[in-house]
Amino acid sequence: MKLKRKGYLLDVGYIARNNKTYARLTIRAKKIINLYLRYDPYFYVDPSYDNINLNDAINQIKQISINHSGRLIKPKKIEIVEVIVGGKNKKLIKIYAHTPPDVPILKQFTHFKHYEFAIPFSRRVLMDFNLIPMALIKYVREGQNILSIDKVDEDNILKPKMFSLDIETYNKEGMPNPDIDPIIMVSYSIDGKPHVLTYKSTHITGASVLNSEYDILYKLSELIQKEDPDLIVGYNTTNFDIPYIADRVKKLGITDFKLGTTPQFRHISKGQIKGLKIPGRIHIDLYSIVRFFGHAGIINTQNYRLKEVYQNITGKPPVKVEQKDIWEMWDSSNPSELNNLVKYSLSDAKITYEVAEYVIPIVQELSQTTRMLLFDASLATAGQFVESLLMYRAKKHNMIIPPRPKEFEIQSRMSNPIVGAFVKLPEPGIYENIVVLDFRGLYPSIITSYNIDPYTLVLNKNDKHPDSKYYQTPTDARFLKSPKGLIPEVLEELIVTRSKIKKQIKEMKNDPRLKQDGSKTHSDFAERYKRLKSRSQALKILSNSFYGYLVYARSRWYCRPCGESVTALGRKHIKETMDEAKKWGFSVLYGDTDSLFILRNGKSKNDVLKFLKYINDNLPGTMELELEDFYTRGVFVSKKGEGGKGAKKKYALLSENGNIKIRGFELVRRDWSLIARETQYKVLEAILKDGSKEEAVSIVRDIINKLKKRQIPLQKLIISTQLNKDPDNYAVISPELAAAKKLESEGKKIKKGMLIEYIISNTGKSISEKAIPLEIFKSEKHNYTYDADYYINNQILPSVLKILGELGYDEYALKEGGKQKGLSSWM
DNA sequence: GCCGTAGGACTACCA
DNA sequence: ACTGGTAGTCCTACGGCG
Repeated sequence: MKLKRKGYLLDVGYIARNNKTYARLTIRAKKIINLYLRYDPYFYVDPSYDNINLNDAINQIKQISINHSGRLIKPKKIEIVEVIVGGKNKKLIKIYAHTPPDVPILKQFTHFKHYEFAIPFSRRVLMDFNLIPMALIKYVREGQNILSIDKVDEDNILKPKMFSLDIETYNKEGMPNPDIDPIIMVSYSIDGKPHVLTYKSTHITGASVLNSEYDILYKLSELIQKEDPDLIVGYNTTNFDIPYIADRVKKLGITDFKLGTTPQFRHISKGQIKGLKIPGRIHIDLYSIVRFFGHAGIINTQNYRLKEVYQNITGKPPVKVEQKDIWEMWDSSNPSELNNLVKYSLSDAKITYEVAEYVIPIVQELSQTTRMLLFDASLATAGQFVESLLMYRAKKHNMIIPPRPKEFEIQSRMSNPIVGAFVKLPEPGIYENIVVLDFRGLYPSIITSYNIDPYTLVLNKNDKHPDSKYYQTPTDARFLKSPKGLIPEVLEELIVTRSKIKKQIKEMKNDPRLKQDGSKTHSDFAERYKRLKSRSQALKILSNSFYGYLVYARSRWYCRPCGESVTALGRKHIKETMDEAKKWGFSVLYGDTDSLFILRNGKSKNDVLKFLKYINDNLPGTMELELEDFYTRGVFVSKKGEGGKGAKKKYALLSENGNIKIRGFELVRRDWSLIARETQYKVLEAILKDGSKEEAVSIVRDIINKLKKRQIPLQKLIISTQLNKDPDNYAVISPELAAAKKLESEGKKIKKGMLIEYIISNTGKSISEKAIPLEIFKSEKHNYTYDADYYINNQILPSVLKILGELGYDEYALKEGGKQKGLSSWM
């Protein structure tokens, strides 16, 4: 009996039965169901690589029969296929296996050049059936759960139902320990409204009061099964909430507890990145995504705590709840304390949900464009996204996917880095009427405009192509103008799609339907707008990752001459533009990679626009120089030592609309204390906005005095630094490491990637000795005081001295209130 | 052994 | 576990001194 059905694709896996392989598609229909599809895994060999005749090779392969723990492993099917290998048409042998684990075994026994022997199963199935994660699939059912695919509707994408989850535990000391510390609250949200399950009486809206920890966990399992969400999301749920819940469930002997469709879950480890897979649903730990977004420049926070991230994304400060220790609030006889804790827990669930609402659509777009399962996408790196996209597009072109490099190859690539971008040395000083111009998407536009690709690269120096057929780069590499390479083709598509989307966003931006809510049509409109925004961000992440992928040592499409050409062309274009700006009568102040800062020198804004047009008329392909902004004033400082040479990558600008743009200064670095960063900001602001040197100086003097009088709150003295290695792997003991070790001796676990917060105290000789973790510093057991001299001499002064130095002040003048000397006459 | 400093280790930034 | 270019802090080894 044949039945036509449909559902959204959530997950892909496989089962092998009777020596046959079935792809398992987990699908969201009314319920979440598993369906099975016949599929034979395969790989390729190229006998011609070793000058072996195809038929001889086939005869050899046919003989293969390996006894592997009692089972005979043989090729299932052998065929000759015509494919493109390294840009050239070739005949290869395609070898099908009975089950996925047979592939590496068969590979081991075929002594030819191998291809595509280590492509993850789910990726392979997605590519071969042209499936799109979360898209609607129409399928035909042919008997018991076996199907064939009828159609994939790429415009019909599931808006997944999310269940956000967060727990609070009761622990008086150190980290929560599931052996002894109970879960006292479970908070969650399904539609943005937060709820909490607990077992102490409270009347706060959204709280359900049950009898025990057992009951709240039981209720949680029940709720999830009743609500049947597609996604379970949380913040750091992989490492904390879910394993903790599992431990408590076991301890309390709750039977039938499940978050997914079965009680088990699996820890996944992809190199550094760890994930947790809940069968039947998609578990997404927002923390991994947020870390990735931080790296990709989508969000910018001082740390990756949930509340900080929430504020950065939404612009809203999280609800302030008085924060005592959780156990204290729980134990308190004052009911308002417990209510505070409930509010805190509710707020966490709400915040988590909102972060998910922002973050998940972007990951969904990344997942769809790169044909990677949503769960995999939530744990992927930039390199994996680009790789997955290229693999899928290569397949579409009948190209063989290049293999991953071997370890020795990776090492050799890494030990041989390429020359990067050009950064102009600025002359320190305070300037007025600055214009910033930059190349829009410089590297992506170079790749597409010069058709840079491993297989358009002309390897043979004596190649007889006439000059007009290729682009010559400053590194003496040549790239064919046609045909278009895979990388430029895919990249250009991303760029073109994104610019169309940006246009639509612009048109929709001021539409009144975005402001009004309520009616269905309006919310559809808002929904569409939000999706376009997410798509744009996803495409931006992808486009910006292509250059990196070309020169990434583990890349399948690694191409050193390509990478070298991209950066060399970048340097060439920026330098030529700088020279041209000088010819037009502007002075070039600074420039980094793709930007140039010029001084108007009395010329009009219109002159700048004319210059811009002239440059753009002479740029190749899709390259484009853009006006970033006009600035009224800007500060460049000298770098430490080296006789007053300008510091690169450090500047502060005031735009004509009053916005301050600051790069590189200590105030943008999280490893400086807040007091130093605030002071530096105020000083820059005073100079840029008010042009007031006196104000700037008095700000500094004031802070120095307050530090001496110990009037600065501890919160502003915290220095937070990340440990990027495991504590044992360090060669030198830095203050943050020393602080971390002090934490360790108090029983805390120290792991790579942790952010260590510490205060410089008066106890000890070296700065490392003086570095006391915040937690320990605060505790009443000790009697620590902060080292005012350190904060004055090593935090405040270094951060403001270079700036005030441009006004003629020196250290003595600031500390003792002496007179300034050699005041420059810019005001 | 003490002192001052060059160079290395390290982090976080810019693009 | 996408790249290279850069500033800056703190540590440590080293050389000079005696």
